[in-house]
Amino acid sequence: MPELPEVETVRRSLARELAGRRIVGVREIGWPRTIAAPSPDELCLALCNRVIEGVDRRAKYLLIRLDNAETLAVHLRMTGQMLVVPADVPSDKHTHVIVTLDDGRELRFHDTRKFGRWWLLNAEGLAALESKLGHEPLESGFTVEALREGLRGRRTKIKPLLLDQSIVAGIGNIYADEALWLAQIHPLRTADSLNEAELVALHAGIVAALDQGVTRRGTTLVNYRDANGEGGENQHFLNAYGHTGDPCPRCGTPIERLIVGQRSTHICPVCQVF
DNA sequence: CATTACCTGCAA
DNA sequence: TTGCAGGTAATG
Repeated sequence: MPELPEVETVRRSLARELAGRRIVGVREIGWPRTIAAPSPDELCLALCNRVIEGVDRRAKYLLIRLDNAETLAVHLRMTGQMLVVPADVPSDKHTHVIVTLDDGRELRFHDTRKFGRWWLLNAEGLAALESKLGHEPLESGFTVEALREGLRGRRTKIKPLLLDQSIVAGIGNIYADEALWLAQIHPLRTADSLNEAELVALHAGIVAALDQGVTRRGTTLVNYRDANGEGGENQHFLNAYGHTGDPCPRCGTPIERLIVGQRSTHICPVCQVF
């Protein structure tokens, strides 16, 4: 579910609610596999009485900074939600971790499909995570040159490469389709077949698609919510993703759906010629 | 490369 | 009942 714009929206809302809060304890871990490392017991001990200094994001990871130089890294995967609610709000069977805060509220991890994961990382663990991730596409280091370098020598299809987090970090299935539609590039084109103008257009398409997603506070198709339970609005502004059969907003040709790299993919067959 | 696994819910 | 879903890791 959540890609960069959704995770960034969660980050902003979480930061507002959590910055400066002290963790009283971990009240419940209903699905222990959520805690990837260390063990659930160790996590409870480590979080108790820690103060949350801030919430950052890297790629699709939320990074909750603690006052002992450790970081709670959270990946929402498909259906994860990080919700901050008063302790008396009832929780349902999909709430898998409950952290109690010093203001009478709780941080709750809600995750229908149970794919989301938490890791408690020290500086070394964070460095290991960082080493696997490519450019942050909304930061100044993500230039056309950086994209060209990331794709250099790759003879595989461009769409799976956009989903490869070690090249550009944070793009998922929705924004990959949107970026390619904006750039008017067919998802089956190989990276090494793109000319300079197409690379420039792809770079601009990635930035524009993600930037619009952040501005609209994310795309809520089904599950995505921010820390306050609010959905986003970007679902009303998608051009290609999920629009099979609808007219292309640019040329009117019906949007087509195909499978690329085992992922559902949406294109305008006229604007995005192979 | 592709396939399978991890999970649940929902629509066809 | 089957297939599909915004993600990723592991395995042929």
